[in-house]
Amino acid sequence: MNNFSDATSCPVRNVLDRLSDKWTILVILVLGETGTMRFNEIHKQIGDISEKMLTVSLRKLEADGLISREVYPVIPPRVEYRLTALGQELLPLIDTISNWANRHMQQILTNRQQYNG
Amino acid sequence: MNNFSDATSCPVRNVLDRLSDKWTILVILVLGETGTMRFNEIHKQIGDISEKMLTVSLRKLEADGLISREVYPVIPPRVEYRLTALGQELLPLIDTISNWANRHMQQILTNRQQYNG
DNA sequence: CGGTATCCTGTGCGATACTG
DNA sequence: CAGTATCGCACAGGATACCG
Repeated sequence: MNNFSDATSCPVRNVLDRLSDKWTILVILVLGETGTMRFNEIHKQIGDISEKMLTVSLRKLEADGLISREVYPVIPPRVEYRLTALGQELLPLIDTISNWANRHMQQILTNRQQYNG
Repeated sequence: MNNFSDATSCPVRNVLDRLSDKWTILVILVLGETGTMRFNEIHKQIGDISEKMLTVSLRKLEADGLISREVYPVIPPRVEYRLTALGQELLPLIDTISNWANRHMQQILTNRQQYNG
């Protein structure tokens, strides 16, 4: 039996708190699909994320060791992001949830509408 | 290849937007571990969630059809929550992420510390 | 190209009080 | 017991401008 009540020591909460924002999981999915990507590729792929939030998301993922960030000292600058081994390990789990979402969205939307009248 | 760029039509975003708040996934996990639970049981199990946010989270999960809410017309009131079939189907996926979190938290915390100096 | 720096706003969330 | 109602605020996140 788990104990979720202490936010700082509970692993699940420690990790989920980090994944539970508007963009992080999406960034992992995109990087997982395409492999190595540059900043603006990710940006285009997600579409409505602001540059600021993409930067913030990437930096947090880098800090946690889920993605790597390689800077090529050329002009114009070239920066490549990719999943690390740790990130690769997380990817299939997120992918599974993504598939579940695809399978059940219609049902969930119907439920939601009915509930809200 | 997925297209994540339209928030309203993309299944992944539709579903993830709903799961990506501070408490929802935790509520699913707790209900998954213990089965049928009353309001205050969930509240105690999570500890630092406010009654307001627990109510909000439960209502959203109910709206999406992931949990059911059964009210017994007795005094004092008795309300039981449990995962629906749809919720049960999502549970193992979240469980897997929870396990991943348990396995890798220490590494992630170390990464984070090193990154932030 | 790949970002910062600033400013600003909506809202997620907590705290507290009250209720059938 | 299982909630609502209300208030207030920190902060996530958007918009815009600027930069090496």
